[in-house]
Amino acid sequence: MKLATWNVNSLAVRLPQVLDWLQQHPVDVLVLQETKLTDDKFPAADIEAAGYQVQWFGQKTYNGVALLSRVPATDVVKNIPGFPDEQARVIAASVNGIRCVGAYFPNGQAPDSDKFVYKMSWLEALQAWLRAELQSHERLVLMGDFNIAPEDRDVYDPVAWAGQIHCTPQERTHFQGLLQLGLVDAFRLFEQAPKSWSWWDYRNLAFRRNQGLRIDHILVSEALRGQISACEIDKLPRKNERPSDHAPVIVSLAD
DNA sequence: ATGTCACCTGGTAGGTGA
Repeated sequence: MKLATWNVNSLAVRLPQVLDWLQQHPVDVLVLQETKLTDDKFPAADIEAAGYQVQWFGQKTYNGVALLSRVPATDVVKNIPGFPDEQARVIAASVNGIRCVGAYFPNGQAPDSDKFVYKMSWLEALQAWLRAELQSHERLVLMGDFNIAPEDRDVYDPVAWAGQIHCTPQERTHFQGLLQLGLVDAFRLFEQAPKSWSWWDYRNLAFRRNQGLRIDHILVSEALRGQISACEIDKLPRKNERPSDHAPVIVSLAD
Protein backbone atom coordinates (compact mmCIF):
# COMPACT_ATOMS: atom_id res chain seq x y z
CA MET A 1 0.00 0.00 0.00
CA LYS A 2 1.26 3.47 -0.92
CA LEU A 3 0.18 6.80 0.47
CA ALA A 4 1.26 10.24 -0.68
CA THR A 5 0.88 13.92 0.07
CA TRP A 6 1.20 16.89 -2.26
CA ASN A 7 0.66 20.61 -1.81
CA VAL A 8 -0.56 21.51 -5.31
CA ASN A 9 -0.89 25.30 -4.86
CA SER A 10 -4.25 25.52 -6.66
CA LEU A 11 -5.94 22.39 -7.94
CA ALA A 12 -7.63 24.47 -10.65
CA VAL A 13 -4.18 25.04 -12.14
CA ARG A 14 -2.59 21.71 -11.21
CA LEU A 15 -5.36 19.16 -11.89
CA PRO A 16 -3.75 17.93 -15.15
CA GLN A 17 -0.44 17.41 -13.33
CA VAL A 18 -2.16 15.55 -10.49
CA LEU A 19 -3.91 13.21 -12.94
CA ASP A 20 -0.66 12.67 -14.87
CA TRP A 21 1.19 11.96 -11.66
CA LEU A 22 -1.42 9.43 -10.52
CA GLN A 23 -1.03 7.58 -13.81
CA GLN A 24 2.71 7.29 -13.14
CA HIS A 25 2.23 6.65 -9.40
CA PRO A 26 -1.05 4.83 -8.80
CA VAL A 27 -0.90 5.28 -5.02
CA ASP A 28 -3.72 4.00 -2.82
CA VAL A 29 -4.18 7.29 -1.00
CA LEU A 30 -3.23 10.84 -2.01
CA VAL A 31 -3.90 13.86 0.17
CA LEU A 32 -3.76 17.31 -1.40
CA GLN A 33 -3.25 20.72 0.17
CA GLU A 34 -3.92 24.24 -1.06
CA THR A 35 -6.64 23.20 -3.47
CA LYS A 36 -7.93 26.81 -3.22
CA LEU A 37 -11.41 25.80 -4.38
CA THR A 38 -14.86 26.17 -2.88
CA ASP A 39 -16.59 22.81 -2.58
CA ASP A 40 -18.95 23.52 -5.49
CA LYS A 41 -15.98 23.98 -7.83
CA PHE A 42 -14.10 20.84 -6.81
CA PRO A 43 -13.30 18.66 -9.88
CA ALA A 44 -14.65 15.42 -8.38
CA ALA A 45 -15.81 13.98 -11.70
CA ASP A 46 -12.35 14.26 -13.30
CA ILE A 47 -10.76 12.54 -10.30
CA GLU A 48 -13.38 9.79 -10.23
CA ALA A 49 -12.86 9.23 -13.96
CA ALA A 50 -9.20 8.57 -13.13
CA GLY A 51 -10.25 5.73 -10.84
CA TYR A 52 -10.27 7.43 -7.44
CA GLN A 53 -12.80 8.08 -4.74
CA VAL A 54 -12.45 11.57 -3.35
CA GLN A 55 -13.39 13.58 -0.27
CA TRP A 56 -12.83 17.32 -0.25
CA PHE A 57 -13.09 20.33 2.01
CA GLY A 58 -12.29 23.78 0.75
CA GLN A 59 -12.92 27.50 0.76
CA LYS A 60 -12.47 30.46 -1.52
CA THR A 61 -8.93 31.57 -2.49
CA TYR A 62 -6.93 29.97 0.31
CA ASN A 63 -6.19 26.59 1.91
CA GLY A 64 -8.43 23.64 1.00
CA VAL A 65 -7.66 19.91 1.31
CA ALA A 66 -8.72 16.66 -0.33
CA LEU A 67 -8.27 12.93 0.16
CA LEU A 68 -8.20 10.60 -2.85
CA SER A 69 -8.37 6.84 -2.40
CA ARG A 70 -8.67 3.74 -4.56
CA VAL A 71 -11.29 2.27 -2.24
CA PRO A 72 -13.96 4.23 -0.41
CA ALA A 73 -12.90 6.26 2.60
CA THR A 74 -15.04 6.07 5.74
CA ASP A 75 -15.56 8.12 8.90
CA VAL A 76 -14.56 11.38 7.23
CA VAL A 77 -13.65 14.28 9.52
CA LYS A 78 -13.10 17.85 8.33
CA ASN A 79 -10.88 20.15 10.38
CA ILE A 80 -9.99 19.55 14.02
CA PRO A 81 -13.01 18.57 16.14
CA GLY A 82 -13.56 21.08 18.92
CA PHE A 83 -11.34 23.70 17.27
CA PRO A 84 -13.58 26.14 15.41
CA ASP A 85 -11.71 27.36 12.35
CA GLU A 86 -12.81 29.29 9.28
CA GLN A 87 -9.82 27.91 7.40
CA ALA A 88 -10.14 24.52 5.66
CA ARG A 89 -6.96 22.70 6.65
CA VAL A 90 -7.63 19.09 7.66
CA ILE A 91 -9.35 16.07 6.15
CA ALA A 92 -9.21 12.67 7.81
CA ALA A 93 -10.70 9.32 6.89
CA SER A 94 -10.17 5.59 7.29
CA VAL A 95 -8.91 3.63 4.27
CA ASN A 96 -8.08 -0.09 4.40
CA GLY A 97 -8.00 0.02 8.18
CA ILE A 98 -5.59 2.95 8.28
CA ARG A 99 -6.61 6.29 9.76
CA CYS A 100 -5.34 8.83 7.21
CA VAL A 101 -5.00 12.44 8.29
CA GLY A 102 -4.20 15.01 5.59
CA ALA A 103 -3.30 18.46 6.88
CA TYR A 104 -2.24 21.86 5.64
CA PHE A 105 -0.55 23.37 8.68
CA PRO A 106 -0.68 27.18 8.97
CA ASN A 107 2.26 28.97 7.40
CA GLY A 108 2.70 31.38 10.30
CA GLN A 109 4.12 34.18 8.15
CA ALA A 110 6.61 35.51 10.76
CA PRO A 111 7.35 34.68 14.40
CA ASP A 112 6.07 38.09 15.60
CA SER A 113 2.80 37.98 13.63
CA ASP A 114 -0.80 37.22 14.53
CA LYS A 115 -0.61 34.34 12.07
CA PHE A 116 2.13 32.77 14.17
CA VAL A 117 -0.12 32.94 17.24
CA TYR A 118 -2.80 31.16 15.21
CA LYS A 119 -0.26 28.57 14.08
CA MET A 120 0.68 27.81 17.69
CA SER A 121 -2.93 27.39 18.83
CA TRP A 122 -3.71 25.27 15.76
CA LEU A 123 -0.72 23.04 16.56
CA GLU A 124 -1.88 22.66 20.17
CA ALA A 125 -5.34 21.62 19.02
CA LEU A 126 -3.94 19.21 16.43
CA GLN A 127 -1.77 17.47 18.98
CA ALA A 128 -4.61 17.11 21.50
CA TRP A 129 -6.93 15.71 18.85
CA LEU A 130 -4.33 13.26 17.50
CA ARG A 131 -3.58 12.00 21.00
CA ALA A 132 -7.24 11.02 21.27
CA GLU A 133 -7.41 9.78 17.69
CA LEU A 134 -4.51 7.40 18.34
CA GLN A 135 -6.43 5.87 21.24
CA SER A 136 -9.14 4.69 18.86
CA HIS A 137 -6.98 4.25 15.74
CA GLU A 138 -3.74 2.42 16.40
CA ARG A 139 -2.81 2.45 12.71
CA LEU A 140 -2.60 6.14 11.81
CA VAL A 141 -0.72 8.23 9.23
CA LEU A 142 -0.40 12.02 9.48
CA MET A 143 0.72 13.60 6.26
CA GLY A 144 0.73 16.99 4.62
CA ASP A 145 2.41 20.35 4.38
CA PHE A 146 3.55 20.92 7.97
CA ASN A 147 5.24 24.26 7.25
CA ILE A 148 7.90 23.14 9.74
CA ALA A 149 11.48 22.15 8.92
CA PRO A 150 12.14 19.79 11.87
CA GLU A 151 15.94 20.00 11.95
CA ASP A 152 18.78 22.05 10.49
CA ARG A 153 19.51 19.27 8.01
CA ASP A 154 16.06 20.00 6.56
CA VAL A 155 17.12 23.54 5.61
CA TYR A 156 19.43 24.55 2.75
CA ASP A 157 20.92 27.44 4.76
CA PRO A 158 20.24 26.81 8.46
CA VAL A 159 22.26 29.85 9.54
CA ALA A 160 20.23 32.26 7.41
CA TRP A 161 16.97 30.55 8.43
CA ALA A 162 17.73 30.31 12.15
CA GLY A 163 14.71 31.59 14.06
CA GLN A 164 12.82 32.33 10.84
CA ILE A 165 9.37 30.99 10.08
CA HIS A 166 9.33 27.18 9.59
CA CYS A 167 12.50 26.94 11.71
CA THR A 168 11.66 28.54 15.07
CA PRO A 169 12.26 26.55 18.26
CA GLN A 170 8.54 26.83 19.03
CA GLU A 171 7.56 25.17 15.75
CA ARG A 172 10.22 22.50 16.14
CA THR A 173 9.04 21.77 19.68
CA HIS A 174 5.55 21.18 18.31
CA PHE A 175 6.96 18.79 15.71
CA GLN A 176 8.75 16.89 18.50
CA GLY A 177 5.45 16.85 20.40
CA LEU A 178 3.88 14.97 17.51
CA LEU A 179 6.72 12.44 17.61
CA GLN A 180 6.16 12.04 21.36
CA LEU A 181 2.63 10.90 20.63
CA GLY A 182 4.26 7.82 19.15
CA LEU A 183 4.56 9.00 15.57
CA VAL A 184 7.73 8.60 13.52
CA ASP A 185 9.03 10.64 10.58
CA ALA A 186 8.90 8.00 7.82
CA PHE A 187 11.46 9.84 5.67
CA ARG A 188 14.12 9.48 8.38
CA LEU A 189 13.58 5.74 8.73
CA PHE A 190 15.72 5.39 5.61
CA GLU A 191 19.04 6.64 4.36
CA GLN A 192 18.39 9.74 2.28
CA ALA A 193 20.49 11.94 0.07
CA PRO A 194 21.74 15.06 1.85
CA LYS A 195 19.95 18.27 0.82
CA SER A 196 16.63 16.53 0.30
CA TRP A 197 13.86 19.14 0.19
CA SER A 198 10.13 19.07 -0.48
CA TRP A 199 9.64 22.81 -1.18
CA TRP A 200 11.57 25.36 -3.17
CA ASP A 201 10.59 29.04 -3.36
CA TYR A 202 9.41 30.13 -6.78
CA ARG A 203 11.80 33.07 -6.46
CA ASN A 204 15.56 33.27 -6.78
CA LEU A 205 15.89 30.27 -9.10
CA ALA A 206 15.64 28.29 -5.88
CA PHE A 207 14.86 24.94 -7.51
CA ARG A 208 17.71 25.17 -10.01
CA ARG A 209 20.03 26.01 -7.12
CA ASN A 210 18.45 23.33 -4.90
CA GLN A 211 17.72 25.91 -2.21
CA GLY A 212 14.78 24.44 -0.36
CA LEU A 213 13.27 23.15 2.85
CA ARG A 214 11.82 19.80 3.88
CA ILE A 215 8.44 20.88 5.26
CA ASP A 216 6.13 18.20 3.78
CA HIS A 217 6.08 15.13 5.97
CA ILE A 218 4.57 11.70 6.54
CA LEU A 219 4.39 10.59 10.17
CA VAL A 220 3.31 7.03 10.96
CA SER A 221 2.15 5.50 14.22
CA GLU A 222 4.19 2.88 16.09
CA ALA A 223 1.79 0.12 15.05
CA LEU A 224 2.67 0.80 11.39
CA ARG A 225 6.36 1.47 11.76
CA GLY A 226 7.45 -2.10 11.08
CA GLN A 227 5.55 -2.14 7.80
CA ILE A 228 7.14 0.95 6.28
CA SER A 229 9.37 -0.15 3.42
CA ALA A 230 10.24 3.18 1.75
CA CYS A 231 9.69 6.92 1.89
CA GLU A 232 10.66 9.24 -0.95
CA ILE A 233 10.27 12.76 -2.21
CA ASP A 234 9.45 12.86 -5.93
CA LYS A 235 11.25 15.91 -7.28
CA LEU A 236 10.22 15.31 -10.89
CA PRO A 237 6.92 17.26 -10.82
CA ARG A 238 8.86 20.33 -9.65
CA LYS A 239 10.55 20.27 -13.08
CA ASN A 240 7.24 20.50 -14.92
CA GLU A 241 6.05 23.59 -16.69
CA ARG A 242 3.95 25.60 -14.23
CA PRO A 243 4.96 23.41 -11.28
CA SER A 244 3.68 23.57 -7.75
CA ASP A 245 6.37 24.91 -5.44
CA HIS A 246 6.06 21.63 -3.47
CA ALA A 247 7.00 18.07 -4.44
CA PRO A 248 4.95 14.97 -3.51
CA VAL A 249 6.13 12.70 -0.69
CA ILE A 250 5.32 8.97 -0.90
CA VAL A 251 5.41 6.25 1.74
CA SER A 252 5.22 2.52 1.03
CA LEU A 253 3.74 -0.01 3.46
CA ALA A 254 4.28 -3.74 3.18
CA ASP A 255 1.04 -5.69 3.05
C1' DA B 1 18.12 41.43 -6.12
C1' DT B 2 12.34 39.28 -2.44
C1' DG B 3 14.66 37.52 -9.14
C1' DT B 4 7.53 34.03 -8.56
C1' DC B 5 2.99 32.38 -8.61
C1' DA B 6 -2.07 32.36 -7.71
C1' DC B 7 -5.97 34.74 -6.47
C1' DC B 8 -8.80 38.56 -5.30
C1' DT B 9 -10.98 43.23 -6.28
C1' DG B 10 -12.03 46.19 -9.50
C1' DG B 11 -10.49 47.20 -13.38
C1' DT B 12 -6.84 46.63 -17.47
C1' DA B 13 -2.98 47.57 -11.96
C1' DG B 14 -2.40 46.75 -7.03
C1' DG B 15 -2.81 44.04 -2.75
C1' DT B 16 -2.38 39.63 -0.16
C1' DG B 17 -0.50 35.24 1.02
C1' DA B 18 2.76 31.87 0.40
